[in-house]
Amino acid sequence: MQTHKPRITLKDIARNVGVHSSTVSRVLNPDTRKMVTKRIADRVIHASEQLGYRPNTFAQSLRTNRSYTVGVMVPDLTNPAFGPIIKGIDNVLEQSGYGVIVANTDNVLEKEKRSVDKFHERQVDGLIIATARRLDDVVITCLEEGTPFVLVVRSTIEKGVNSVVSDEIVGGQMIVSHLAQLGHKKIAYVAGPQFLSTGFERYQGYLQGLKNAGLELDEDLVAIGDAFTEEEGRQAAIMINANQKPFTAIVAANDLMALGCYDELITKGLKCPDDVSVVGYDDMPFTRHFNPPLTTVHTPLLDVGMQAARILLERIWKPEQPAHALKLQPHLIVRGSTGIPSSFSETGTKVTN
Amino acid sequence: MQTHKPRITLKDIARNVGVHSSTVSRVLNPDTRKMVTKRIADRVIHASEQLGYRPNTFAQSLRTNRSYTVGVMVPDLTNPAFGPIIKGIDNVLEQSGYGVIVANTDNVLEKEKRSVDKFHERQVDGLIIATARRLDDVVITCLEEGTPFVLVVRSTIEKGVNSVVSDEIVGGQMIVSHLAQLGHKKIAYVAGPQFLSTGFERYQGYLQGLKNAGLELDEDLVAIGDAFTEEEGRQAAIMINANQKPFTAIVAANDLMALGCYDELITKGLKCPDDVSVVGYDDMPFTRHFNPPLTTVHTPLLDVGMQAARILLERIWKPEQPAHALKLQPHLIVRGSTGIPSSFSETGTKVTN
DNA sequence: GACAGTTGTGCAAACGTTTGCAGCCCATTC
DNA sequence: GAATGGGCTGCAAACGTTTGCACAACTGTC
Repeated sequence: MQTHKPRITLKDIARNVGVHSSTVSRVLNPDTRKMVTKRIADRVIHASEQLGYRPNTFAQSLRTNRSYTVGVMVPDLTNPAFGPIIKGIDNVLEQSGYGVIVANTDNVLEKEKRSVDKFHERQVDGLIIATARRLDDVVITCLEEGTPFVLVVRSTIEKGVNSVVSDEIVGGQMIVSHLAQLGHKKIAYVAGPQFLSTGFERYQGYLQGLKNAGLELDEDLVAIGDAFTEEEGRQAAIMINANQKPFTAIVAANDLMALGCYDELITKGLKCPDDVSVVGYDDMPFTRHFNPPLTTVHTPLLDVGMQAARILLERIWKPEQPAHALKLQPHLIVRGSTGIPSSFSETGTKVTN
Repeated sequence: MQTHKPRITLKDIARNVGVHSSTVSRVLNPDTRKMVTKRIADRVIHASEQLGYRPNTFAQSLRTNRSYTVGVMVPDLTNPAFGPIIKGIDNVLEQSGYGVIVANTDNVLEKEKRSVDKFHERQVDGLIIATARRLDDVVITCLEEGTPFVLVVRSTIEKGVNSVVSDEIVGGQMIVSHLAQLGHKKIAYVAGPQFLSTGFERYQGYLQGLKNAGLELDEDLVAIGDAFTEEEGRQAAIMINANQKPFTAIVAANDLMALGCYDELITKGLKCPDDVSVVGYDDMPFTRHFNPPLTTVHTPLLDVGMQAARILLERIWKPEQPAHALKLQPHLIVRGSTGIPSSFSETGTKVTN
């Protein structure tokens, strides 16, 4: 029962066929198979299947210094946005025989360091990092050590780093443009952490969008959250409300924060979109089922994961190549949370195209 | 630049301190540290930190046959229910120095087999399986081979298997009881796949719940979906509608299928909960934000993951122990999608407690 | 038929640990 | 002071691969 069938090794096959284990190794390794006679190769393959041979990956890795494993660091597995990304990564990596080992860092720096250490110990062949801050020690370390890695979703200020992100600035602009077209003039902003590229660049996009639309920034209509969470979104919305300045729309730095805004609007007795429009960012799963369905910017999360994995494989195979910074085009999805501003119907102002 | 700092080994430390590498090994290994003099141990530790020693896990694993890695198989990473589970798993495993490698199987049998093969090749110390069918070859194989593993969320008909699941039958009963108390008599059921324990047992719970409430089963009000997806939920709802039998509530086998029901109700012009109540199962993230907020059964997903990880560790450490089948108590969460049945207000029938 | 070249196979070292065994030294005991 | 014993440390084998090198057996050429 507890007899864990004895592991069978190259030597076992060799003995069985009557050749040396190195020959068996060459047969079983695609790159070297051509070195050995077809007749012998066939017998080796037959025997290996017969005996149910499974290579010992530790021995392989010990010898070759390659683990066929990559590490993936995400800030929060509870956030539904990361599921699709990991799925995309797994999809392409497993096809190339790589394994994916994940680590959840809860956005805490210390855990990030520990994780990356753990990854190094396990000799991962590469890293996919979704936790990067705009300036990030971990990233710098990886850069120095020459570890192949690619950033997803969040980028850093460093140049020459592999990354797959959405064009956040354009996305931010699209949102404001959409609202301006509807006639909104007082547009509040619930920002994400400014030490994250997503938080920072989306805000920049908002600012640029205001400028494009000929609107002026009112700092009383901006609040910055400490994290991309529902609760922080709610707090930020509360702060903006506290400033007592009128506004007809509120754009949040991501979908979760937008949900927090929903909550605050409800407690203030305001209807969305009738009283104030809300828009999010990410188009995470099920946003269309929210109440009201959330207008947001879509990022193809599955693609992000797949592309990142592809780039990483390239870098693992030929490390000398220049970095590949991929910027995916975002895409505005208009749903029920945005509409004509309430002030519009009151004042009768024409929508200025 | 490309000079990947040379790996430093036990021998390097040994040379540096002036002892043998085996001594260094003993110092660095908590179990054997007490074998060596404190004086030497201190010097070894100092040197090891000084030089920045990192053990080579391959060599370790090769020697000890333990990988300090566990495999996690999930059916669909896009389903937000699995994020929290994996997070829970990672939380407890990483504290014990284990790594988590995940595989997404998309509910296809062939991928499951491939994944479990891959895990075996990588010599994982144990498996956490969220993909089990009620009778499942993969599980049987693991059982035979003596691989430590624990099922989560889904169980099999085999006995003596480690598992952490919610008590689906009780959950199903709670739902019907809730609806019956509100006065519902015609309660439709959108079932999940019956070859999955979740699909099967929740349906059994529904049947039992009807019996408890003194209601009769109407097979025209039951449809079975082929997968736990929004789309399958919608299709099932369509089929039930097609039967032209009146009903005032519809319970879905999980939250995703409930969302599909929402869609079908909308296209039929029915309001929830005014015309028909809907209830889901799982309480996945954000169900409270749906339109209307979904009444559902809560399963503590994070806990499921953590408990599963703990049980797995136990089994890895002492494999002889009897299996541990943990059944977590579900918990009904009443939100806006359930209410007094429309027929009630029409007919004026008293709610039969 | 000798020689160079090609092709296929075996040999053995190496990757970095862990661990049973042997042996040393020192303290304790009679 | 010799014998016993226990506490530390070194030695070397082993884990299962991969791979540079040597070598044997052919093939073809002059």
